[in-house]
Amino acid sequence: MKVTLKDIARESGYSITTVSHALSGYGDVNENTRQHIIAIAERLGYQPNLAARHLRSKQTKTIGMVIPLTTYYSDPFFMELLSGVGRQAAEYGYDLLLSAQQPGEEELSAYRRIVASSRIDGVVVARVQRDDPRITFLKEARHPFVVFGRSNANDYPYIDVDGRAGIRQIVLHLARLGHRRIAFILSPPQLAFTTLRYEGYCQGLDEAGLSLRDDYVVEGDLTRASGHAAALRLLALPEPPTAIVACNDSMAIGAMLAIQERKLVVGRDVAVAGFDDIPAAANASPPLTTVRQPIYDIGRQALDMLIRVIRNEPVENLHVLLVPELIVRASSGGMI
Amino acid sequence: MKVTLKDIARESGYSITTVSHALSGYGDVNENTRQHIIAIAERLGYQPNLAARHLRSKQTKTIGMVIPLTTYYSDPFFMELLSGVGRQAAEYGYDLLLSAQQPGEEELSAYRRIVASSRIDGVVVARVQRDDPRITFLKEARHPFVVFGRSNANDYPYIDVDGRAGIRQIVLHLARLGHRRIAFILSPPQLAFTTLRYEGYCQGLDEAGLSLRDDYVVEGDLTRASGHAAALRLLALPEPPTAIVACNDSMAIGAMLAIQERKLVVGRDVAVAGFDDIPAAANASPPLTTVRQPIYDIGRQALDMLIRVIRNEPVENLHVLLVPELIVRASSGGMI
DNA sequence: ATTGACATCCAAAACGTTTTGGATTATTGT
DNA sequence: ACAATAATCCAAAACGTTTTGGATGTCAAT
Repeated sequence: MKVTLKDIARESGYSITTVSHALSGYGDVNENTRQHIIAIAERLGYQPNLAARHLRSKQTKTIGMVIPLTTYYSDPFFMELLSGVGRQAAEYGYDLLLSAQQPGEEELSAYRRIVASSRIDGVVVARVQRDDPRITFLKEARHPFVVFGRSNANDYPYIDVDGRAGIRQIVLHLARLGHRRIAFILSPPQLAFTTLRYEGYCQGLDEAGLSLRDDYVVEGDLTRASGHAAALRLLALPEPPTAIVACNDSMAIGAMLAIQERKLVVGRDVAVAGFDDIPAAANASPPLTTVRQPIYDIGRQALDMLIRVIRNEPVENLHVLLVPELIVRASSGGMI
Repeated sequence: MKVTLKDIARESGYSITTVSHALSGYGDVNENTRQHIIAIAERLGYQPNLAARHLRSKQTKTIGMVIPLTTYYSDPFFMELLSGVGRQAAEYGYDLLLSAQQPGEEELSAYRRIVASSRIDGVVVARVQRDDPRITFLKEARHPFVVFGRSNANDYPYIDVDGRAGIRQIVLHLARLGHRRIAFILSPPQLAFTTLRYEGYCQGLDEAGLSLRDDYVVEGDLTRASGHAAALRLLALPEPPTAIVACNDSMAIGAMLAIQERKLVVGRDVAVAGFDDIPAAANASPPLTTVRQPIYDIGRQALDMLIRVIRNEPVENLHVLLVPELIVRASSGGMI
């Protein structure tokens, strides 16, 4: 049976109030009394009932994250982000509450449920959409949150990597290697970074003096399988591209597998590049050229920012935009 | 301001009790009254306060997992397991409470904290140790839990893959390819599966008519870096092994990197094999031979079992031991 | 007319903490 | 001696649900 303040009060001869004050560090308890009560609490193995505590004090020491349900295996982006957030939460003595939901209405319901029910003190939001309803809800609910990413409005705390600049760098890198036919695999258009990265693709082409071809822009859904399918479509064109850039590493890796299935050599026949620098990028065959966003570290920084927002402490910079870093690996190939 | 039953009671003209009964589906509320109350609750955006509900009903609809703090990036094993557990929890309308802790006493404290404070309904335990103090605590606390793995006692619900049989299969596979000098990279000895997999290694050698060499058994800590270091030590022996088997895929991948750094060819010069079949195994360069344990699916099965244990429903089989499946890939090489 | 069963509603207790607003005693200053 | 202050303790309220144990009115059987 769980030990309560009442049990300690009975055992110690003091009231529940005195016991609570002794264990909580109030200044109005005699030191000898306090030590006496602490010894009894430790002996009985007392742990405060957090539901009772949360009900009365309205704090949960819990951070919420709603992550998308995956089909077979985990989305490496979310797992990396989760690791960073989880690690930093531990530094502050916070736990993570995870809710896995189908994207869309079920995800929004989960936000309503765990926020409105005072289950968590703050939220980390990722994979921002244009006019993201989650962000709309959190602002209306005036609930502390921090976003990994940014969108059209941006009147909220966020950390992001400059995707536009990153993709632009990749396109220029491939152009410098002599590529003239550079294709692009888009993420879903409702995701905010799709626009940013697409703009980077257009800017890169423009600066390289290359024209934008509609048939070279194909949509995926961030999964490896969709990158695979997109690459097959690109390779089937009458004048297929000599380089493929994808909005994320998973689709880029899928594209590489498709290229290899067509008995082509990644790098030599078709150069490939992605975005994120998930661990699988370095381990891919061949290793993938990408733009590095330090997802784990961003997770940690997002959590730091969120704790400050929760505590109503001043935050030096509520809008952090990190400079992307181009990581050139074998999948770029050489000069053509 | 959060909407409570009191607000709905005031608005509807019924008591808090009637409102609670109407929203909770009690049979003693007139149907017209119920619909009237539900309409008001939806209009006001009511969400029950879960701290209050948990305090009174002593149920949280939350599963707990304590995961080890990682250094830089996520442990692929735990992330895969987390995905499986999280997905299945969502099917039952449960959330996951994660606490990231340093292994050892801090981890045990986290178990005490989240279990004794009635924060969760059940726990999934992984990476079982010999005489695992977490399992001892959970049994004493009579708190529902399920284990991915097994240990010496095993008087608790578990799901495991037969590691002994799996490693034995790998050793026989390598022996059949002509290998006579097969080394083994151990996981930490306090982990329960270390003994089982080591026994499989010994059995495989024995059945192949090969003798056990002490210098061919080196210890790692499940990380890629430790596999890398272990492989360097093995390669530096006067008579280095022609095959290296590791207790998990991460160490095996680390071993492959070390082999490649020594300008040797994995498969041709040194065969390598691991255990787990994490996604990186298939994507490694070369793709890694391994024993497949379907971590994601086990996560889902573990959660199914746990929900039944929580609900005091009968479980067909409280001890599930899955047959391992050898996945032969390029890292085995050919006949030598 | 009376009694028993049923439907539909409700007040207060309970859960286990924290907070509020004290009471009582001892000490210090005038 | 008395008043003011400080130290140390405590009862009850509060938080927001669910549960317990009813009250009241209606209907059917006798």
